[in-house]
Amino acid sequence: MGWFLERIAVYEFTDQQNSLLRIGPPGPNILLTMSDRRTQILDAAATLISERGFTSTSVDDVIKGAKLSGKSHFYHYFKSKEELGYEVLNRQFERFAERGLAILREPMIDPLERLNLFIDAVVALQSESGGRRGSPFGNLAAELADAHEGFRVRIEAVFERWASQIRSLLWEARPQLHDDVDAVRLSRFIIAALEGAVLMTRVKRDLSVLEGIAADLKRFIAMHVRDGAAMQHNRAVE
Amino acid sequence: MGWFLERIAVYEFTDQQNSLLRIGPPGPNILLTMSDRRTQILDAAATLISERGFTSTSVDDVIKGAKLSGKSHFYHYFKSKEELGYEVLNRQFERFAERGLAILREPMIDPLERLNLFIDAVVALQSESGGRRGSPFGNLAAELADAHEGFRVRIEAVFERWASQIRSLLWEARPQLHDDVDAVRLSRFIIAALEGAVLMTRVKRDLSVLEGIAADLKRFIAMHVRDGAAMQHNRAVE
DNA sequence: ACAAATTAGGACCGAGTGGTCCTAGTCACC
DNA sequence: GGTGACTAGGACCACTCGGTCCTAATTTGT
Repeated sequence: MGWFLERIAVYEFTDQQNSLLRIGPPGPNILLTMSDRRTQILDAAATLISERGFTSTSVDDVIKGAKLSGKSHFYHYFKSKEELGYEVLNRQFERFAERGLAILREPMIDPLERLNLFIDAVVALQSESGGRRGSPFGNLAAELADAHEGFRVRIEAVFERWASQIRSLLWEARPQLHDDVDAVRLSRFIIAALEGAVLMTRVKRDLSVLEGIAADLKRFIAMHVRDGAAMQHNRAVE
Repeated sequence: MGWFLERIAVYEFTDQQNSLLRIGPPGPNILLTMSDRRTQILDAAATLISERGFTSTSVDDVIKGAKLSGKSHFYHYFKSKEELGYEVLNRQFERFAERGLAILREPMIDPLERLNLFIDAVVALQSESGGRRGSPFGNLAAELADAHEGFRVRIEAVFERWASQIRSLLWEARPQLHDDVDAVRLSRFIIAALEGAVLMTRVKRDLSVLEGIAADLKRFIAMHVRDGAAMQHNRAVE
């Protein structure tokens, strides 16, 4: 264990920017396992892809971003650019799932309240990038849905998992909802409205667009709530 | 005039596919004016761009699609690929404006009814391509909003003209609407929902997604209608 | 001490990119 | 009949793309 710490110290002094990364001539890789490197590449790629799109992000850009030594170094970890894209998509979904979808599952909060919190979370997520990045899934969808079947299928799966999470929440909340609420349709509507809102926000470079649509979306959901049921977000949101 | 017709006959026999286009060695261009050729190129480019996106559509692809003789032939009409993209965008907007936005202006129909017809028109437009193409504006927006400021600004303008058309319709319908209806917000919501719906439809390859969202959107709009006002699309849509 | 694995790094490939340049044929018009 | 505008067509440019290959340095396991 002392040995481990010593290594860390050595490398921290050697390279301050990537404190746990060796630089210079080829050498050991004690602190960075295979999966760590992959993670590092995936992170760099995710940033670039969300900024420029998949097609406009070259492998060389990713190599530069992840500070790799060269092409073959990259192709040691990923067999193709395509595979990289798939994994970025997976990773981005997991990251989103952590922060967004987890809210939908939270068992201690009223389901409809959770839905509002989820919408707030989407807004908050966009606020971080100043509404400039948009949804990674929506971007890839618009770029590759027609051109690349492999991506299309994977993005469809992402939306489906997202929708199913909302559906089960809606099912949980069914005592509070009107009898004729179609959970499939409503879940799709929520996702479409959010994706569209994020896109519009990106084009307008104005976060208030997203905020307004989010508020309207909450009102639309409230429209499905039984008159007697507890749902205080009706018009008080604004 | 007889001369003109004679020319037409000659060229029709010479080239049956593009009946008004000369092929073979360089020659006259009586029937195809400058703007005709540009139109021809723009049409080919519009198709390609809506299928593959702007970045993935090469100038050579456009040349092939428009059956031009070579690069310099293309660059005789457009000074760059960028300029081509801008004009495609304009043209696509005009085409959309013809079919979609014209409905919003129709003075003989009740404004709210027009709004429903407009939504129907968007659905119909998507049905033509089997929901495969998506919105040309939305696609370009997702692809280029971050990467290319010139496109971003132009797409923003398209959405703005679209939104303002809806806003003025909403203003026209204000006697039928609740007093607290925010026309700016509602118009944005409608556009965002439609854009999102078209995107989802493209990913799922299922037109019923768009149809469902369109129906929900109509219900959302109906929510803003005064209780007494004429608006029979409340729940009867399904 | 030695072999296997891992990492690094660069040269290289064929195909395509947007774009320029040059030549030449054909037209309307003077 | 000559001239300038328009059209055609190909050669060519520097650059980038995704991807392969080969060599060498270094560490780990034995």
